[in-house]
Amino acid sequence: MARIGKYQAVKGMGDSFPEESGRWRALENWACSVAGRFGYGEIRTPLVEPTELFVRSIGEETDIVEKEMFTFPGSGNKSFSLRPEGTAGVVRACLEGNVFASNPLARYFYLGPMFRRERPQAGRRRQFHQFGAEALGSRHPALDAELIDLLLLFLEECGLTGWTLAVNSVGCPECRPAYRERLGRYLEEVEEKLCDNCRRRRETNPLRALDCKNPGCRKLAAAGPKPLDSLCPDCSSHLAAVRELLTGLDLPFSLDPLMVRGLDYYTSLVFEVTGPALGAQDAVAGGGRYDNLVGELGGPDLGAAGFSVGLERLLLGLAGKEIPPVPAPAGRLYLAAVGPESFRSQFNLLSRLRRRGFTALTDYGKRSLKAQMREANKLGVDRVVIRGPEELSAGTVKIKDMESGKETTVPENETITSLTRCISS
RNA sequence: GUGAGCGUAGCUCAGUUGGUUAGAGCACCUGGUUGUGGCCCAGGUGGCCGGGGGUUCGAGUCCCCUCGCUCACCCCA
Repeated sequence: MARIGKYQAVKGMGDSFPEESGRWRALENWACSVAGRFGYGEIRTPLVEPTELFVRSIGEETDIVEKEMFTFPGSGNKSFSLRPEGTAGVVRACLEGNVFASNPLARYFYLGPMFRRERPQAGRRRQFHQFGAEALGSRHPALDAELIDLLLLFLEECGLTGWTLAVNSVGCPECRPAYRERLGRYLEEVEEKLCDNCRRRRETNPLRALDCKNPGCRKLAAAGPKPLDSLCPDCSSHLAAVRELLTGLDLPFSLDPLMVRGLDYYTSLVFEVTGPALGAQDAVAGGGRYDNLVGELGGPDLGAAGFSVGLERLLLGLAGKEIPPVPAPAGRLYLAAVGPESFRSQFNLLSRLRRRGFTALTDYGKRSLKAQMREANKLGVDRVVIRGPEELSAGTVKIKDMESGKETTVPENETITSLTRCISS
């Protein structure tokens, strides 16, 4: 093509004109809508952070940090980098803003450009865009399930079909060292068959071998020890609990013992969504727990998890299909539960309500009904759906109108229609 | 780049001529009610007083340096 001007965009970074930017806006609208229904508010963090932040969080021996960051000197001997991913900045912001002081469970989503110096190809650019969600402050397995639910609902509502969800556990500081050693011994045995990179990292970061794209290494990894076989009781029961919750939500998934993430901060549960798009770049979204990252970066010891979606890849997966418009928001609800059995029912209802356009929130601690009502009030919801052992055995739920204070009891299977009716009237 | 002002709890701020263990309101958590919000009551978590150095028996308080924020100037539009 003839170049009219003198300059062209930097490699791997392009422009969007209205025909295309409209589709971007549509994705962004869906992201805001879905995240909002789950109680996630938008966070905006800088595109530039101290290089050290990424080195510490993503890991020194990762592809991203080793060779893909856009790094440049700042004043003094400072080093800055364009963000290659979103989580580190969000955690940094949460600590700097001390959000945990006034919000024990912080939930945020972000949208924006990320930067990695890779060879561009279909679904991979140097400036690419992500929608991500992070929840910090709980180790409850429902948080993992909630994030996956959010992610899948977003993908579905944008119109993506044919995706698959894989989950796995990569262990924690309790069980990973032992596994690392096992894997290290195995890799030593098969050393001469490994690619150069894996051979070099065999001692510094052996888990990277599981993630290697080299076909030879993949085969070796498949034959070797898996993180799954070395999980501690906590990681193991966490994985089981998340699997159970996903099943309870009717979300289809498979366990993939070889799936790991390319970032070192992940612990315990990890997940990945692959799309129908194209060969090697088929990962549309990925995420998992990072229970140690907050502490690692100098914050309190608290559980956290998140995911991010590659929007370029999502658009590829949508293959030019029209993106549906975002519906008007339905009402705001809070689901209160008493006891673990009713929580499971409420968690399922929560997901169904969000799929019907409701903003639906709940508490993942084992807090008293009083505390839950107090939170519901603080959140300013229209109605609270209460379900405890009493309702559970009667097959009903209680719906409380927070303005009038009136409570009505309705049969379980009429909950959604009843809520739809009373909110719209 | 120059100058001024301000840095005390998550937030807004007290803190005496330098004097024991640094306070209040709001926010957050728990309880008062073995299952019910706002109001109220009781209790609780939370501070390297921005950081470093100095003066002093003793520094949140005085001095110096440094970092950060705000404003003005300069510059740019």
